[in-house]
Amino acid sequence: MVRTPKQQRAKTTVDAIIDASFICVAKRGSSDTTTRHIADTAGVGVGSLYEYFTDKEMIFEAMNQRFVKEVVSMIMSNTPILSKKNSDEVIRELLSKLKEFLCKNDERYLKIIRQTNSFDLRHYIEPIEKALRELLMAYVMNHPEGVKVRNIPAASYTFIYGGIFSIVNLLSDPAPPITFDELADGLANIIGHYVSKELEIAAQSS
Amino acid sequence: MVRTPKQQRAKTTVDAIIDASFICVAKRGSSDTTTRHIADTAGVGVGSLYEYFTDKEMIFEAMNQRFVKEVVSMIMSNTPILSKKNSDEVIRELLSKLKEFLCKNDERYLKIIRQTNSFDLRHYIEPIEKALRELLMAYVMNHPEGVKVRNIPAASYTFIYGGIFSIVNLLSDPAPPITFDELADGLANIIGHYVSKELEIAAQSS
Amino acid sequence: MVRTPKQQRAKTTVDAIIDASFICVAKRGSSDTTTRHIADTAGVGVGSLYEYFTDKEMIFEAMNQRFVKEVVSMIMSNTPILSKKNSDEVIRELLSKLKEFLCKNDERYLKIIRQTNSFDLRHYIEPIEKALRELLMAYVMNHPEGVKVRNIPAASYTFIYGGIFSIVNLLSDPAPPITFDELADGLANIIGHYVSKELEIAAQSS
Amino acid sequence: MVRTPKQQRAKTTVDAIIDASFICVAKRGSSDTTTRHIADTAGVGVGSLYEYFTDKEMIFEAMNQRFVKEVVSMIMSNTPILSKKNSDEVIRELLSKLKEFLCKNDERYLKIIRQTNSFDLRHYIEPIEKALRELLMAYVMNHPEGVKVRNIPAASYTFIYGGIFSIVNLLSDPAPPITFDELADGLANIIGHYVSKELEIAAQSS
DNA sequence: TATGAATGAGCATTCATTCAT
DNA sequence: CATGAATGAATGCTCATTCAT
Repeated sequence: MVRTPKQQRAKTTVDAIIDASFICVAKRGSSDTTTRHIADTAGVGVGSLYEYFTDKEMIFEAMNQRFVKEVVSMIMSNTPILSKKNSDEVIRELLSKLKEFLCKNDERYLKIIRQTNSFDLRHYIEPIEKALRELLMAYVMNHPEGVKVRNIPAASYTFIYGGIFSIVNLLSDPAPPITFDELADGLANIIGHYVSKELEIAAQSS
Repeated sequence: MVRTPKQQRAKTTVDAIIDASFICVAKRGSSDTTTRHIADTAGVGVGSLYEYFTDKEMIFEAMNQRFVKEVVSMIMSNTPILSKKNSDEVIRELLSKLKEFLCKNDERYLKIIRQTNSFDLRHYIEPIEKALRELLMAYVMNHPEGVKVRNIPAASYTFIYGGIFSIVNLLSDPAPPITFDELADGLANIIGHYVSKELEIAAQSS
Repeated sequence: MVRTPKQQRAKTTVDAIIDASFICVAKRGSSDTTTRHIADTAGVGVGSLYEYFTDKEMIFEAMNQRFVKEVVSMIMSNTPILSKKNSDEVIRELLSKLKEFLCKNDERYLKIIRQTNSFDLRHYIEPIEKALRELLMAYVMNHPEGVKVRNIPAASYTFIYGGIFSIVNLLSDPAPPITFDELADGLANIIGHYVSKELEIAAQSS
Repeated sequence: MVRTPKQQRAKTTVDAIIDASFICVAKRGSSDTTTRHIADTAGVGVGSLYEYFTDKEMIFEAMNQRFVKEVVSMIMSNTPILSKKNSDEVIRELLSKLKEFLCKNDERYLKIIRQTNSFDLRHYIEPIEKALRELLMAYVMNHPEGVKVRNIPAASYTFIYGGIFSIVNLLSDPAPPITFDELADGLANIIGHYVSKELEIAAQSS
């Protein structure tokens, strides 16, 4: 029987279960995480899992949703400040915040991403993309010349997905060929060069 | 007991098993693929799986290795021609070949990538990266001015991983926000701008 | 997950499993007894076996331990009375008790011994040997002249192991060459003669 | 297809299979010995096993029969000499021969006995018992007074089975409480005392 | 509400046996 | 005759889910 948690106690239990799910998936991956693992980690009986979730899949769904919610809120809370910086700094600071976010709690979120396949991830990634687009929007508001960049959708798509994956991949690599800062500088450069070249082209054609 | 296939019959069986593995993993993902699925798809008895592979994991390993081998051979066979084109065309043609490769056999390889998590993928991706670096090297041989680009490792890391993931992600999206060609153009532009801007900088500082 | 049975229900289940194990091993021998046989006989699901035992081997272990515990308790409960009788009667009554014990429950224990190889048996036989030695000790306390028998360890070793095996063998024989009582008399005679001859020798040498 | 080996080559193969069976069972016990183990050890293909034996059980049967045959022939070849010695020496020398037999070939036969359960053993033990009875008979021919011993069947049953099991058990014990020689002396004493006491009784009653 | 004992469908793996070569 | 690739029934064990308490 799935219940909507109304009382405070129930709310706490639901949170404990989702937390436990994060911990277990980070440790073992989702397909090696059993309901018993989650229940034990949450400190509740297996039966209680089914009081609040229809099945194991729904626990992972809730976990992924909370993960996305936290990424989005991290981006949005930084948007006002970041959007006022120049493009180089935006990238570098955003990446630095992202790294910090992924690595907190003993790299819990990074481990989650590593264990998750891209197919699953895509179901949840849209709100993150939206938050990044809003950051981009806010940036353009503060840097009006940016509006002259052509083809923003395709470019931002590449930067966003490519950027996310490059970072996750680098942070996951036990012997990375380049440092995190080199990657951050590289990405900042790529985007910076792209924008400035586009602006040049816009200037020439006017 | 694991045997090295000596007879032709045995070789055929091994190939059938790996093929079946591709088909099943593409359809259901590896953790939902059972040995029975593979055996049925391959048209052999379950026991035969264990004549040539120690366990299920080893079948997936063989599958992944063949996958990587084919990607690498696709890249390498195109390297001589691609490396002589200019950068825009290189990117667009490489991406076009990649798309074609991923989508053949009813998108078999694309499906495989979607079902594979990045953690597993990283074990196998190194030879692909190497093939792409060799393409880059060959390109630079034919376009000597390219050598003036700073920080090639960080930039190529981003282009390679970011590019791969952007494409996989786009091809996997049932309602993609941009077309494949837009993405290809976008990527070509990004790289083109990056290179030309770097060359400008190199020219100014000399 | 192995649990220590706390609730009464759980205790009942554990006992049912061990009982079922006795029945199945008596019927088919341990290597032909499957977990499904045990579960069906116990009237529980296969999964329940693994709630209380790590694996099949542990069920057999528990069974053997209970078997030994019962033999030992049978011997010990008879020790006070037996040790006061004279040697002839001790043997005959002990063997009679043993026969009764082995044959109860449709010869369950006898069948178990028949199906068990000596290698396995040896792991569990030590407590039985100890109980028999204690009976011997108690006997000597009541018959102080017995202390003059030389080489008690070697003799008792032979009597104990030889006696056990002779009886098991005889009871297992569908067409035994001698009767149980003849064997019991024979053993009593052998031991009696041995003791009396040893006492004679002791008397002469003093 | 089961063939009766007529040619010399076939005879050799059959022997190799039985030898392999001894080696494998000694190493792993019969229930952990697979047909592949036997075939590999014998240096033949699995298929060849089924040229000469209907199934795995028949290989073990042949092995047990050869085992028994060798024990019997060992006893019979020693009967003429042993039967002329006095009772003490008969026992000690017989046990010594038995030990030597069981321990040769890296304790192969001893290991076989350890791995075999008494139920299986009983099927094959009868010829051994017979050989021992014949030794007893020969002994009595040379020591006519022995005929006065009462109840020879029961006594010899106990001595034979009890003796065999005591020895096997002792040789199998990694930390035996008594030495082999102590056991041999003990057995010799027990039998010696039994016989002499019986003769005394016979003398008195005449 | 919360629990955890019980369940049994489902899985990976083994191995005696067969039969085409 | 000899081989060994192929088979698939059978096994030990797992784990998501249920339900009596």
